[in-house]
Amino acid sequence: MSQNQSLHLSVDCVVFGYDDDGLKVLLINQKDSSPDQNSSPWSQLPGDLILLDEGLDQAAQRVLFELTQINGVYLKQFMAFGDPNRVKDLKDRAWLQSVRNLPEQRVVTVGYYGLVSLQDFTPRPASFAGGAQWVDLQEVGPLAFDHNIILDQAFETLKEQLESQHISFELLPKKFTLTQLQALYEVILDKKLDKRNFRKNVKKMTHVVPLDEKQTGVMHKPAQLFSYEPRKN
Amino acid sequence: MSQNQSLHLSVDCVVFGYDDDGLKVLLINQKDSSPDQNSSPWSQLPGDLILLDEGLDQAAQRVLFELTQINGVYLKQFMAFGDPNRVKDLKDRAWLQSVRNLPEQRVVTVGYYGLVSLQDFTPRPASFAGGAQWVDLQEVGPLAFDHNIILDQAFETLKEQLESQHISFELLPKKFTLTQLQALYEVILDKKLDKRNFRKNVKKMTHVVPLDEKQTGVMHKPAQLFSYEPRKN
DNA sequence: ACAAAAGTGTTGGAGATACACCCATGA
DNA sequence: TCATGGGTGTATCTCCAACACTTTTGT
Repeated sequence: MSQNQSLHLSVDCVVFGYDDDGLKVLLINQKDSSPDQNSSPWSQLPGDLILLDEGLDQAAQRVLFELTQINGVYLKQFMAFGDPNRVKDLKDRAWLQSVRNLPEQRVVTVGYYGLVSLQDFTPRPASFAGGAQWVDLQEVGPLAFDHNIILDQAFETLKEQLESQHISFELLPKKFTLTQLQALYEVILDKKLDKRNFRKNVKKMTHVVPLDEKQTGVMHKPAQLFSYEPRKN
Repeated sequence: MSQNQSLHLSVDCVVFGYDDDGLKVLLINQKDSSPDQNSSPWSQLPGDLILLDEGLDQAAQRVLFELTQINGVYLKQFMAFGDPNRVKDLKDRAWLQSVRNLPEQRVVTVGYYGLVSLQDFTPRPASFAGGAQWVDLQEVGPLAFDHNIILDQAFETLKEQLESQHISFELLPKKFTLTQLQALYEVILDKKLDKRNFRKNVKKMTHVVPLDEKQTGVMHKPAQLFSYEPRKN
């Protein structure tokens, strides 16, 4: 009835980052450990096999940290990807062969997505360990495995959950202006919003609180700063 | 870096069924293959390990059919459950021991939910092979493993997706009255709806089409019958 | 004084909600 | 003729979208 099967399970993390010039996603470069075989260094989402004694959420946190040094991000599971052929492409097998010893094994992956503020996290894109980099969402090329599909699916989920969950604030600095918040919404939803209507809506969000503080050093009327206070039920 | 690990992956199916007296879920009884050890026959969701060469969606269809003879149901993935201890409870290990030979192995499961019309499927609850049965949602007791959690999560997902996806119609007979449709919404959303307003909304749904047919055999004004025509894009 | 972004209210229309009576059938 | 659920329209309210000018700062 139930065969003695064995397969591998991984997590892949789609981490979105935001700064004033747009929405980025965190990618890593496959380190080409066998340079003679022309296995070109594809970009991919940070992901790896889970350990036998850790939970899925835990695994996502660990893997993300190991591969990118990013820690303590809110990561949310959005979907499992289990096509039997998802890692069977020639380019991907070559790379798996060079990194692991079981390239023929089937790998099912659980997708997580997360959000960080680039301002708070790393002042500027690059300068990461291990070849991690922020890539503008518009400029993401072909990725390893089925990672383009996973990325698209994560972005769809982000759009859907933008308003219902309180996730957008993860993408902003701790102190932000309403114009920044609006710009973020506009990037994710890909449409312009009306300033006055947007602010009316924000006023209803009790978890967005005005600070006794204003922008400084700008050559125009300084904006009120706000911060996000998660609801304490 | 990446250990040589091995774990098991299963699918679990939460199939909701609806008839005039409420919303049900499809459960199976564990066959107690070792009656001396007092491993009591817990109910559980239909689920089993996936095969190495099948996709997740495929596996869900196959497993559901093998365990309950139900075929061709729309099954949608909603979440993966990977707590390392999710099958480590004493009662569960005893049963796994009696059915498989690897009770210590970790099992991650991918949850699917689906919907069927009890009218169209089986006129009455019982009479299934292998101890499958429809249990009123209100009356579901403690299930094996973490299946209560999986069930709750599936029901949450159903509520959320009731209006956005066109899934409610799967729960109704092919020909249904507007009162039946409304009753279904009321059960799932757990609130009363206004009849006239509800019907106004249904009129806007172009995929709900009136038939040239009326209810018969009822001792009141016979209702117009409708059917669901999926949008042909 | 000028440039640049911040901040602020009102109105009209669409959509949601609340609500009560007559109708067709079988017994 | 009665009991039962089927079927229908209108008034009100709430929510959303559209829209333009004044304010504050730095240079």
